[in-house]
Amino acid sequence: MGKTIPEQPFASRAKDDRSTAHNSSYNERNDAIIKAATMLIARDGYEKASMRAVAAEAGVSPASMYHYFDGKEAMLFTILFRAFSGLESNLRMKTHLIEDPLEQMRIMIAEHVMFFANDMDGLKLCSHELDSMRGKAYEELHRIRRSYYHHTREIVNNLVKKYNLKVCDSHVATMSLFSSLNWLYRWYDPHTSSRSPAVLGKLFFEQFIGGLTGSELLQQDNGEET
Amino acid sequence: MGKTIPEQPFASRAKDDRSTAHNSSYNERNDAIIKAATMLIARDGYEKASMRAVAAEAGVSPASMYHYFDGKEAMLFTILFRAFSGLESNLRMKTHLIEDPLEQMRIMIAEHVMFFANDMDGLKLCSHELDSMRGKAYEELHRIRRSYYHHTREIVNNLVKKYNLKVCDSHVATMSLFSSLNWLYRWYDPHTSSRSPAVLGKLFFEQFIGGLTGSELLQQDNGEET
DNA sequence: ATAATTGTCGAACGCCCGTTCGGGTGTTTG
DNA sequence: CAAACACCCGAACGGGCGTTCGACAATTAT
Repeated sequence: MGKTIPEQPFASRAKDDRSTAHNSSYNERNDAIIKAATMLIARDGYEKASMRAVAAEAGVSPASMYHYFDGKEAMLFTILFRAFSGLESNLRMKTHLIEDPLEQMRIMIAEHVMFFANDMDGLKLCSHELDSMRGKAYEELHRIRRSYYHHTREIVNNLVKKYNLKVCDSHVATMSLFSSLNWLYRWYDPHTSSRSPAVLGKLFFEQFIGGLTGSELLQQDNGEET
Repeated sequence: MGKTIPEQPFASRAKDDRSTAHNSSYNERNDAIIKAATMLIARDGYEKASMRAVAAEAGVSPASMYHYFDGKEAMLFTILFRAFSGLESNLRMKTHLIEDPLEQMRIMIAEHVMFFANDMDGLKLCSHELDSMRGKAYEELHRIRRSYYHHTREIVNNLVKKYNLKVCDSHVATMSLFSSLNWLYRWYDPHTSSRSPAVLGKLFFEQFIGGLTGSELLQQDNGEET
């Protein structure tokens, strides 16, 4: 009993960590289930996407699903964990050796957009279905998410410091940036749009930096209103 | 048969338009249901929020719900219709007599944030649950949403024209603005935050205008990269 | 007073859900 | 060769869902 929440430090594994075994058929099926679940949950939402539908899409029986995952929630956890930690570790890796915060910022935005373009459904779930998780699983995902936020926020702070920007509220600025990135799944499809992910990242970067540095259009009567 | 989708021009009414009648108890119950449904769907999501739970929250029996709404989807439609059309008509009203697009933009952002602060759950549903609608109901809501977008986009275009901004992509700029506004429900609570809606609107406005006009930080080597 | 309409609800219907059970296959291990 | 194990699934369980039905009160119209 108590199968739904694994015991100790929580990780991205499925039911057991068979990733070291030389059994390839297991991992193939596992990935097929993850892929089917990601697509269907992105399309229909977590509650509406049924285990039966995921099983049919993945080509297995509903009962076999429980060979690979403890349950529906554990399945969603695996999807979100992979996406969130991939995003976070990629950011850490790509900005590690860069010193200029402006360049770090450019990389962060470009990498996030690229990451989205490569896994639209996965990142949609990160934005849309995180609240479907409860308890320790939610906390673990939220921890990674917060780490990603802190990393970005630190870049913003260094940016403000280095270039002496008179930014009023770096929290709001950072949240606005995340808004643009997380809202992508609502309107942007790299396979359809005329804008490439690289171009879009550049636009976001310029907008964000412009938003941080302010505009001369607003210099006229700053300070009061009737 | 065919009760779920009303026949002709679709409107924000419940089952019948009893708003002209002098029966106050009917409208009170109706509003109580809408209020309960908005809260519960915002908290649990459309699929997870059950008619039984909404009925209990509103203080009626599950069966009585169907005196006021044709079904669950019609109930959500009413909520979304009120929020969307309120947002849209308010924008039209407030910018109608203003000529300067800069001032129009300031008003649009400030009004949207105010609107959110006054109906957080409603606007959360607009962002989160629109996809739960199907068919004609979805199309009607989408039409209002698009009208709101077009109105805003027009302001942006006039802004660019009047002040000779060299903005690269006004669609991306407008979507970024909507991102910031629609993402509010994820992190901002006017009752808890130290920032008032007015302050937040001002910050958004400044960021957006700064993002449109660009930054001198980026002037160095624009045009190529290795 | 009587008929018609409106509002209310307990009970139930039929459906789909996540999940489990028990028993099948193969395949590896001693 | 037999035991152990990984894998797979048809069938079922218990429960919650949206919705409907039919009867009963309350109000309004005639």
